[in-house]
Amino acid sequence: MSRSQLNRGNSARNPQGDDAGCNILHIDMDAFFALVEVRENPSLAGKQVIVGYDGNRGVVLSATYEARKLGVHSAMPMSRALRLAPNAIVVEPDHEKYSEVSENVMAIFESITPLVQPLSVDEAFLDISGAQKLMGTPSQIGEVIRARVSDEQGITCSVGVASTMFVAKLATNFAKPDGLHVVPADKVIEFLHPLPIGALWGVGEKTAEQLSRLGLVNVADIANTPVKTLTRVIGQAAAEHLYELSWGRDPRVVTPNQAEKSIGAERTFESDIDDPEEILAQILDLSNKVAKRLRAANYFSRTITIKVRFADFTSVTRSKSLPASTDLATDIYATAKSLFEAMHLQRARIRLVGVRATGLVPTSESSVQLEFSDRDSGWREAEEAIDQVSLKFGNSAVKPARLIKPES
DNA sequence: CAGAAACGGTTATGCGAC
DNA sequence: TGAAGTCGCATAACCGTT
Repeated sequence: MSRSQLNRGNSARNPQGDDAGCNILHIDMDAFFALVEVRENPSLAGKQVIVGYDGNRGVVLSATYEARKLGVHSAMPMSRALRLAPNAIVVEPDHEKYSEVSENVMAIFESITPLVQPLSVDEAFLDISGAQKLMGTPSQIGEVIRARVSDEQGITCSVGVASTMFVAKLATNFAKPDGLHVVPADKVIEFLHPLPIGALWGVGEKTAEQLSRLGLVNVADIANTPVKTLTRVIGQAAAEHLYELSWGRDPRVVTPNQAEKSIGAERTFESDIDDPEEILAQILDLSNKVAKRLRAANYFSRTITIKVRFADFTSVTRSKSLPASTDLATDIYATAKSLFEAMHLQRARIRLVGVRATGLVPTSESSVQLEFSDRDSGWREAEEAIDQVSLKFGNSAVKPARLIKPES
């Protein structure tokens, strides 16, 4: 299908074809997880496919357009999705596979320009200011990328073309699925102003509710409201930010190589747990996961945060900064355990726990490494050995004794 | 010299995005 | 009407220092 697209896009969805000065591309995979699964198993093509965690507490991670037609969308509880689409085929997610496809797609982008800023596994901004002499107009470059992703990776994507990151991202919504949409530089305001306020980056359910109480419905309403008035309901930072966006002004530039700020892991149980020993076993497992990822990414962490979500869906966090940064599960678990115990819960019913490491310092920049060799007394060697075994035999080969269920 | 005020770090919460 | 898992950012309160 991709060949015919080369002739489409710009002409079909942007009759003006005026993409001068539109140096930013926003590229978003269509129904990413679901279409990767369709690619892996072509018998799913054209069917209602839902990717999501099985079990009673899962949500939809991705769904094909056939399923979306019935009202299914991501983050929807699986139970509801299956009522809407009782005949849908549910596929368990395979995140490793998606990461792999993601890397391949990002590599295509980077063959166009080094100015690639991934937003998530399935999304990226490109600044193509420097690529146009060689490769053509923004729309042409967009269509080349779409064709290559389709030919080489067997999935489709959509492209938004504009002069700012923010507008390019909104343009992508108009391109979906499997298309390209240009917002010419001199048409930004007329594109933006009719949109609902929820279209603005950072305006979710709560903020939209606040703003609509002021009678603000469209982006134009924001644009015509004094910043002072906006500040009263959403605070100064957000007010100034939104006002600027409403006039199409976005100071951000495409920034590759964004360093991670935190690494964490959390788990929702199949049913609520009130046994502290079981919770601690889970926290230990999560601590191991986080430590492993810290070491793989060459980071130390200075602050550990735990999160507990109760049966009624309220949640709390507790955090503690360490005297010295670490990438060892022993340290992370000891900290997480003390945080949990300090909550003094009386057999509360818990549905989720999480462990997160923040205050990340690249290993190479850490000045405290020498102190560690005195202190960590063999734990480092032990945990690095576990990393090696996991590499060879897979992550499930090594796990804490308390998580191994007795056979029989 | 005592006390304010500014400041930076820490802790906790909430919102939003994909 | 049942709600995952991973992240970033803003805000606010508090605390110890200067």
